[in-house]
Amino acid sequence: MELTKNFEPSAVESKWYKHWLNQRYFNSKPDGRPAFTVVIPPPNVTGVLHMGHTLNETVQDILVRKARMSGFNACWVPGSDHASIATEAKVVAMLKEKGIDKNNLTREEFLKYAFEWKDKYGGIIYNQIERLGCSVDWDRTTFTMDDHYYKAVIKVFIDLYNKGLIYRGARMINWDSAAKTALSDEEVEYKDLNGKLYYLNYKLVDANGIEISSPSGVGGISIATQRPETIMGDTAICVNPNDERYAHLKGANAFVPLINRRIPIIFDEYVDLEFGTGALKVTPAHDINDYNLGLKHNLEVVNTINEDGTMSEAAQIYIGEDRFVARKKIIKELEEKGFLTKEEEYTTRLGYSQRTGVVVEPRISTQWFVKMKEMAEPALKAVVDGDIKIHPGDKFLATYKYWLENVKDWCISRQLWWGQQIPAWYDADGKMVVAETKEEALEQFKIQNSKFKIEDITQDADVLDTWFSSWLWPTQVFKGITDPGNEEVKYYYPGSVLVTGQDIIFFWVARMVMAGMEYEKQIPFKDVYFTGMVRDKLGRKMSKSLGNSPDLLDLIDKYGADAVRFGIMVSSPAGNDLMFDENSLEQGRNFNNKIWNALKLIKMWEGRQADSQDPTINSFPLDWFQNRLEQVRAEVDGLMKQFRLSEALKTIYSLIWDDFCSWYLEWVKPGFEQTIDSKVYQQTISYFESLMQLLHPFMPFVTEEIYHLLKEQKVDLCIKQFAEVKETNKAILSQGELLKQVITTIRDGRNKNQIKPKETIQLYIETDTKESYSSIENILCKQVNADNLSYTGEAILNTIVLAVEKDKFYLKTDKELDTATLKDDLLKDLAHQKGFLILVEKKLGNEKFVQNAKPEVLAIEQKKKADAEARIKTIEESLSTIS
RNA sequence: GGGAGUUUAGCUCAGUUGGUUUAGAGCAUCUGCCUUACAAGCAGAGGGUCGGCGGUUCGACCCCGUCAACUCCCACCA
Repeated sequence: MELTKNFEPSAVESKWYKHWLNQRYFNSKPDGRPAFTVVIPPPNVTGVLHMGHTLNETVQDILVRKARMSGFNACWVPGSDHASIATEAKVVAMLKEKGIDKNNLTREEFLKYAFEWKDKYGGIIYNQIERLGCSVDWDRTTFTMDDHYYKAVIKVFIDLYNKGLIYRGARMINWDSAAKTALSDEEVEYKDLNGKLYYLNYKLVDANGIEISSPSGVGGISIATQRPETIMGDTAICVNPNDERYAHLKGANAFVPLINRRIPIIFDEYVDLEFGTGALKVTPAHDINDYNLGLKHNLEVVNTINEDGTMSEAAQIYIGEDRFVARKKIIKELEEKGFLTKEEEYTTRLGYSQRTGVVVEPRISTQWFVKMKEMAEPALKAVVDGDIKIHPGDKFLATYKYWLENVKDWCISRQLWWGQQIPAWYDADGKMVVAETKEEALEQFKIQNSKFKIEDITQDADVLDTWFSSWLWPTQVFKGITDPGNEEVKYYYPGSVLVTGQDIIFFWVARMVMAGMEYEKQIPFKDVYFTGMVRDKLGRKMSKSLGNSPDLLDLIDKYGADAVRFGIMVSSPAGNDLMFDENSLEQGRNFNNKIWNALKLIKMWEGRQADSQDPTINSFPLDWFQNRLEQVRAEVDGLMKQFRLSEALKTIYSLIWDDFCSWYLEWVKPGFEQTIDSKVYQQTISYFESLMQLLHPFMPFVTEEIYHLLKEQKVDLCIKQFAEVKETNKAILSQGELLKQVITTIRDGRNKNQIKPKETIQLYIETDTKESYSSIENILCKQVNADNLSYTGEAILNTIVLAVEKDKFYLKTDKELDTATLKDDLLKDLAHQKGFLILVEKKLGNEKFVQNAKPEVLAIEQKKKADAEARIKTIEESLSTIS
């Protein structure tokens, strides 16, 4: 069979993925094996997968494939998240482009469009997961708005309501005026901005209604604000009771500029004497702190901004104008009328909606909340006690702990249509019951009023926060909520490892633990592995506006899925942010080719085997590689248990490229058109198979392909079980290292003396341990292009002299030698060795060191000394033969 | 304002309870090679006073203190 020049991934990828699916390797059913369960963090159906997902899915696939090949019943559940606000916003925008206004649609009509959107983008996402080679069980694909899932969410809502953990109340919430919905605290992102602080003058009258002037004599009281458009909502002015400047204002009143409303002066220690003018305007409707102050002092709430961000009737002026437009106009008017006394540059932090990007407006409204304190306790305990282990290290433990210890109630209602509609029902008077269906609600209403009719009932228009559905993910993908205690959930729950981004530790991870403890009485997963954020190579976040977020399918088309997986993993140290650079994908592609070419080499030997007469010939490379392979396998197992996947991959990479290709294959490679020993050939194939198996979790396609091209196989690599790791023979391993070192040293000597690769040399070895060379003589000659090799007891004149440890090597050649360079190198080495010897001697001369150091440390130092001395002697002798 | 983390070669990072040769890898760089598997390659090489200062110790990249720079999270004083 003719093999192509380079590895060509695309046909191989689709062939094997189809095959794996047909064989149902990724499908899991409970059986006698231990389960290894992973639930995918369901991507939002808003768009396509980005590089963050790619990293995430790759990590999961590596862990799942490795488990599947290690005796576990691996089950990886795929799916997607309806992502209420984000998706609804996208659908609204899409409709707008088509000229359709959401407000002209019924709820049902809108949901039809939304489901069409979901089918389209969900499909794209699933296709990407497939192209990446992810070994997910497609039969288990779950969407957070599937019927059973919808039911689970409603069931949990009702259950928590009945337990008194869910309540409805008027609160100050974060309002997204573009999506016209409430946001949870976690959905607000803060950004630093340069703003202005405006100083306004409020007219004052004392308790008797007589105008008073401020200490500065300007008349009235000066107040600093960043939001002049909210002054119409002012219902008090607050000063610190310890502030002597304002002590005379007891019982006084102020007048709001422009609308001239009379408001009281109140006293509260909340006000900072140092900040601004020491006087604060209190606007309970538009600031969370003012709201709390208002509650305390029983102030009126005047809401001057509508839910779409325009000025309300209560504002009296600029009604209907956008809040930011109104601000400009109000500043102008304040200035013209003399209320504005000063403007100051000021840096402030503004909250933005994570979903729509607009400035969040604090707003009072009636919303649904989950009480968090009770649920937080077991969730905190599970992590603190170490039942759930967070990787890497304890980097995020403190964050997790702090959030749960200071957790606030969770606002779960969203004024949207896309999501699970809240199962609360109202009668015409606004009386409310919570029930799964309208019929059940009717029954409840009938208890109080037997004549109650179903037509009088309306359902709460709001839907639930997306995270109120995704927190059930680890259990409901196995129907754990709707069918508690079923066989599947018993077998697969708790999951083995959750792989996710550190940015959703509160949104999702902590809440899944809460839900898990509440409904399964058990943690949802044993390990949590946090991946870092994917940035571009300049360290910037990937974003559409910067255009630095590459398209996954383009990358797979260009480099192949294995190369993409390699590239993203190799540059992804555990837990750190990853600077994505296409360069590393190129490295992955080159790695594919390297393996491909090794296959080509071995294929050339296929018809050229012969049984060797000498059974000892070439046995060293076989023994050495066998041991090297086992050594690396043990190392990789250790690294993977610690979730150090990037290092595990680098270790395998080096084993294949350096040890296998550069050393082993060169050692066993027969000369041009010569035969190869059949035992060596068989062993080489077996090693190659083991290497492909070791690499398979990381790069599944190329490894499966090559595994089958090596020879006919009974089992696919995808499910081939790893053998036990064997003990290694240290002596053989270190002999291999010696051989490598001698070869490198001699090649370097040749290079420095400009001996062309084709020119042969004669090699003489002066050593006390001849036996350590006997089994590697042939390899040594071949690798340094020596005609012959002989041992000598003394220096050979007019040769290139080199030293490795205590042994000396003389390279004899017809070429005239550059003795000056040779001498320089030896002198450099000599100086280095002497410097080193001094350090060691100093250490050994130190009585305290000799007394305190452990015996083995002392022995090492003594060996260092002996070695250095021997080496110095060798170098000095060598020098004497040159000059 | 509170907390956490990072700082080692040009870049990205390892360095596992302080002693395995005066620190390792990949990429990048330089030199020499179109050697019948591979130029997307082969063979070599150079490059770091381990952020600064101080301390503990016989011995510090590693432990302690301090300063500096950067990153992230939390809080949100008008």
